[in-house]
Amino acid sequence: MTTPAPGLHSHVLAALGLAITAGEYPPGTVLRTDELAQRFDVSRTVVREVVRVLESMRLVESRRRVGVTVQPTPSWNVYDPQVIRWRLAGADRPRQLRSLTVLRSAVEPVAAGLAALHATPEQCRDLTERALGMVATSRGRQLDAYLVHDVAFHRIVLEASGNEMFARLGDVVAEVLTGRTHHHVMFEDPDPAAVTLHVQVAEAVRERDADRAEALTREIAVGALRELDVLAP
Amino acid sequence: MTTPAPGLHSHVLAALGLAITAGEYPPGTVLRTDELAQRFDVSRTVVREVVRVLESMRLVESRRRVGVTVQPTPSWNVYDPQVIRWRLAGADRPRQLRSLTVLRSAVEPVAAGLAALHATPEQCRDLTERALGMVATSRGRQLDAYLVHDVAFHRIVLEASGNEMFARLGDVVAEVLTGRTHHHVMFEDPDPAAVTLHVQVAEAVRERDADRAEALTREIAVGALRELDVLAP
DNA sequence: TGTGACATAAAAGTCGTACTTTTAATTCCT
DNA sequence: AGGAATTAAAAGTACGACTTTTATGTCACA
Repeated sequence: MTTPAPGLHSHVLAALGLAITAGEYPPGTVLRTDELAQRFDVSRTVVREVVRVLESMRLVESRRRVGVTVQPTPSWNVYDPQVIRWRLAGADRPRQLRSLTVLRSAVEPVAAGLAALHATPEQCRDLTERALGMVATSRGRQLDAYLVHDVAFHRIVLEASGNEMFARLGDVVAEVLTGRTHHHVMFEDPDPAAVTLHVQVAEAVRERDADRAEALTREIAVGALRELDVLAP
Repeated sequence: MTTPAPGLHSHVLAALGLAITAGEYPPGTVLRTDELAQRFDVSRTVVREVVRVLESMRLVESRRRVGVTVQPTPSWNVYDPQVIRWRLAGADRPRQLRSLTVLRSAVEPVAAGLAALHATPEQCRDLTERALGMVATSRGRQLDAYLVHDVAFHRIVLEASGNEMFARLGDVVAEVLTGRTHHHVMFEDPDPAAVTLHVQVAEAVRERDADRAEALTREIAVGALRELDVLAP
């Protein structure tokens, strides 16, 4: 779940990134590198490297004679997978989950439509396989096994779309699905209707029916949003 | 356009980032920090900080006893505004422009639908104003003035959607619009149909007609894609 | 001849310190 | 009171020493 990644750098980065995204340091707070070095018991070198990374994520801004200033949320690089993970781990997971799900609802239908046009035979096969896997694990509290198939399914669709930007949302979708499963923003067993829809999407892609693939995926998205409304109002 | 940002760090970062995204160092290439320090005539400290940032963008990976390895394109953080800018400045601008436009075509219609539900009176006003601005500058080689209104228009829609992820795509859209204008992936004067559609979107948002706003924006997107097909095949 | 333990060295990682540069804030002069 | 000169705080940069990891080459043994 959490990136293990050894090394002092990663440790401090994770600690600071998490703290900032969690709102522990409100925007405008200034941190001084020396102070941070002391706090984490590392050299200033390490802190500086961390700050530079945080700066590239626009979580902070470093200015001479002032220090490292925490930036307001609107300037954060919210598409950075690292930032997404930190935020999902923190206090505003609900809001985060919602805005990411809305993003999915916009992107995935279009991606599915393109996938119907571009998917390779192998991708079609994998997709069907995953859909069947979802069916097989959709009953009897097998949420974890189900999740694996679900994530794989959506990854394949995004990948098969042939669009680089869509493909790179695979990780984001994985985070969302994992997050909502592990935090019970989901029914005990997956919605049977959703499972069926996945099977049908695989079918539509196999049959190169772009419009149907798009429409069906849109239904999945609508369902996910509704579920979110019910369980995390 | 290009971030000036003084300092040795920014300079080296821009140089390396640009070179890597331009494919000057093919994936698998290993760079050694000492060598880079020499090449750019800066201290290892600076190079290390740059490498750390590049690593957070997943353009490179640094491993002990090996060096700094350039990563394959699929692992890059292609949503990082910095990376987007570098790539748009480089050789594969066409491909880049296309995949970003497809992304827009997925996101903006949904954003417009939401904007119709959530836009403040002020945003409605600004939107209308921008649409009228587009009309006013749509004839007689005023592409630059037109661009300003166009960018502002789309920014407002994304912002007004109330969704953070959408809002943060404002910069990306700005880059795309600017890019295609400045590189003549566009007709000499804007497509009159597109201009009209913008006016109608503003109207739909003002009247809280989500479905219409979405449909109209989808038409704009389709138009943009078609234009791209014609001018950059 | 192959295989596994061992030694070697190359490169990144870390640290501490000294120095430079920018710039917010204070002081001081008119 | 206002503006110019001074000060000092913090980041930026550089350098050198040392540590740690680890790919690779070596050698002994089966």
